Amino acid sequence: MNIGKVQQAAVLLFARQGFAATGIRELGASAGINSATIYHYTGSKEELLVQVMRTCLDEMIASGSAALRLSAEPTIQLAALVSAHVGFTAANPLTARVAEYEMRVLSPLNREAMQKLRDDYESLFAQVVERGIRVGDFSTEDPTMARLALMEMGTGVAHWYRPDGRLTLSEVQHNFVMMACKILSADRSMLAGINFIHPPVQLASEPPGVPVVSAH
Amino acid sequence: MNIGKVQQAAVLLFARQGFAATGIRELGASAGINSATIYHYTGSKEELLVQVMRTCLDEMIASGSAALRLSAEPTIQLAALVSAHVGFTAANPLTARVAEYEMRVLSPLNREAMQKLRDDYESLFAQVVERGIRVGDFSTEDPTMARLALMEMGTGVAHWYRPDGRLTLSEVQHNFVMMACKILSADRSMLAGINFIHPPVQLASEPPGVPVVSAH
Amino acid sequence: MNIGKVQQAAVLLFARQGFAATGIRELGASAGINSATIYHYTGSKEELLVQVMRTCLDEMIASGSAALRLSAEPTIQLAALVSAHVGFTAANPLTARVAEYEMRVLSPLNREAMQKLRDDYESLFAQVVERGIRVGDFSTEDPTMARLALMEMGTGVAHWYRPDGRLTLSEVQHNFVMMACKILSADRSMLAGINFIHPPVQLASEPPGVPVVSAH
Amino acid sequence: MNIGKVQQAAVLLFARQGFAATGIRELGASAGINSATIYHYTGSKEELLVQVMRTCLDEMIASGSAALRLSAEPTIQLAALVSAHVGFTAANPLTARVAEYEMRVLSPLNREAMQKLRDDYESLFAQVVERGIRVGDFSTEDPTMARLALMEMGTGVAHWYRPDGRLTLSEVQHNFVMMACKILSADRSMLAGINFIHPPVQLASEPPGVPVVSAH
DNA sequence: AATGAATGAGAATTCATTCAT
DNA sequence: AATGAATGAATTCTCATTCAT
Repeated sequence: MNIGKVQQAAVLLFARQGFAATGIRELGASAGINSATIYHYTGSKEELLVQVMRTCLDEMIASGSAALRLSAEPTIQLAALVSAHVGFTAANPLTARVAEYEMRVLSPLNREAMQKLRDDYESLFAQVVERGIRVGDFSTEDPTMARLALMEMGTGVAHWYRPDGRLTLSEVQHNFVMMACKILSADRSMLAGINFIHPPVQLASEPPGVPVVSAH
Repeated sequence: MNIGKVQQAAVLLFARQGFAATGIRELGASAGINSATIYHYTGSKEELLVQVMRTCLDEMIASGSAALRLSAEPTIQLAALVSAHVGFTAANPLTARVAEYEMRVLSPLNREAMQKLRDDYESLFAQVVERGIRVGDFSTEDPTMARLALMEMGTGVAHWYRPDGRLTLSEVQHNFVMMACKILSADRSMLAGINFIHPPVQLASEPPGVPVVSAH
Repeated sequence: MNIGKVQQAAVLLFARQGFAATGIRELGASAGINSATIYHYTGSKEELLVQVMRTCLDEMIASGSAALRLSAEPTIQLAALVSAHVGFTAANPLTARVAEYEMRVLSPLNREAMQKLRDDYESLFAQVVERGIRVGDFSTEDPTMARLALMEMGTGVAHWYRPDGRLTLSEVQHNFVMMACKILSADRSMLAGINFIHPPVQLASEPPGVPVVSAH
Repeated sequence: MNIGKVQQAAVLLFARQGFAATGIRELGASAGINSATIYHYTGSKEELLVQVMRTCLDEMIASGSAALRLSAEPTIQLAALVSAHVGFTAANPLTARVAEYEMRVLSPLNREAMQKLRDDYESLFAQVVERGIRVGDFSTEDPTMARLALMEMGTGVAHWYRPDGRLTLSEVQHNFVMMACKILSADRSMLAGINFIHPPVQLASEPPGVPVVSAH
């Protein structure tokens, strides 16, 4: 028995029903262990959630930062960042959703810490957009809105992407990069020949198999 | 005492903490009445949520359908629909968020009914995108993804729009319409002189004043 | 609207589900009035029960006492008393059952008063049995047990007697008188030509129509 | 901690106040445990009642059936059955009372099942009476009424029998058998030398000590 | 490492009752 | 006379958590 199994069960149920609506007994049952045993792996239900969220956000920041280091060109950075974001979200749809939706149930201290991580992650997008505009590679009526739209759009992938769906992950990533470029009026030809797509990490907390709700 | 007050309290708390994490006592206290009195206005906590969601989705469908009736031109329809979507979301951020997030806590029967309404609403976007592509007004690598991105983007407005913020609602709506056109490579000049922006309805369930979380 | 209707509704529901399991709203609905209106007729749910019980026990004592006054002969007294008991129980099965079963839910003061009435009623049987034995008309191994058996037996009529059943009330009364005589080894020939059967009173609290449970 | 203790507390309180008037907290307090712990032993308040009733009725059927197997003589069967009935009722007055009184609070499914058991038990009496009459050993004006009177009478023992009372259990059983024979005009001499009295089973659910209400 | 038993706190909901209309 | 609105107290049951084994 390892903590990954418990985390997977937790993520599955938290994504499906929400943290508050998921009982610790239900969680144990889903992981195949007694509910009391969960307390050998974690201090409390909230701490279990925090661990999952922290790992998720840490990885998002790491892969996002890595994307930015690929090049100094804003357009290539944008492509790599959007691609990493979409890739991660598609590879870890349930964990990503839980990390987004369940922020609100945390106690103030934990929420503050997690929100800080998310803000750090979002600032990666803000940096790229801002520099791209500054150097004249991007153009938009409102940089803030463009950034928010970009992120929201990519996050939405968690709601519908299926590994066995109509499109491969690479195709999805590619399309999103194209849309991002359109929104920011970036010159897509700059991406020719550049491999900005990197395979996403699969978190230990991400349950295998089909997601929570039916596809669109 | 009227049900609007209860609904506003419910939406505020459901948006802030989630349905499952909100107690009926807390709800009563927030509405200024005894928790037992809530049961004069509604049959159960879930029914209260369903009423709010149904009103919200009904209005979304109504205003979306009205937008489509404004013109036969796909580009104008797109603009009107996106504008209505963003407007409604900005005018009713908490109610809209609750209607989206809390679908999962519903019992099967209610969830089915609410999901049907949401699907109806989403199909409005699908119709416009599909027809715009068919007649050659829009161009995209993947219509489905484009539609999902469009919607997700607009819904995100609920997370950050403030009536007293940097931008007026009209500006926000305008910018989103522009981004939508970019994503679909629609000819924005077709919108010149067309007033596709209509003032959104304010639902009785939408609590007045500032939203749940701090701005980005 | 009169109190009889409320009492009938109360007796019907109390007999069917018990006093504690019957709500005041349910009671109002069954009587066709608002639950608050019940408080125009009675001070509380318990008081409503007490009124019904008191009327019932008063009438039992009255008809039992009248039976004893019919004759000075123990055997005739026994016949009249058993006949009155069975007759009353058959005519008011639900009220009689409520008066018996629901004694325990009363608050101490009311219970004491009602128990006193029931004791008074039971003492009528004790008197007859004791005198019959003293003067040599009755014979039994244990007078107390015989008396208890007599009463219990007759009370059981409430469980199965139906006005439209196989036997007329007179026949039932007659048969019970015969069984009583057998138990006490009384000389049944003494009853020849004596009309010891009197028509029972129908209480206002007794609901019309068929009783609570199906017949045996 | 064992379930017997909980059952005893339940039977005591159910008999004293009724099922509906007994709270789960009160029940826990009476058993010396937290109310939540009760749900370790049983699924619900009703299930607790059902378990008690089923055990009681099963044992009644078992001991009644055993009584009938003692002999082929209707008179001896009657004596054994009445003796078993009275013995069981005297040994388990509270459980027997609860099994009888609280049938009505059960949900339809459970009530049906329990009523079936009671009907099975009552049919034992019907069989004996009917056969006794058919072979000419018994005589009565109405077999059905005689049977009902017999049972009702014996059940009444629960209301007054005390182990430390004026009469031993054997004496009570003997007297009831005599009364039963009188009612059915059975030849009591057939019982001479036959030991039709067997010691009753004491159920785990029967609380020790003095019963609910004061003696007559 | 794992669990069954146990519990105090809290959940949603219903209760009998009051009162202004 | 009758009622809809309102409520404090109580209901059954579930909760996350602890602990001895």
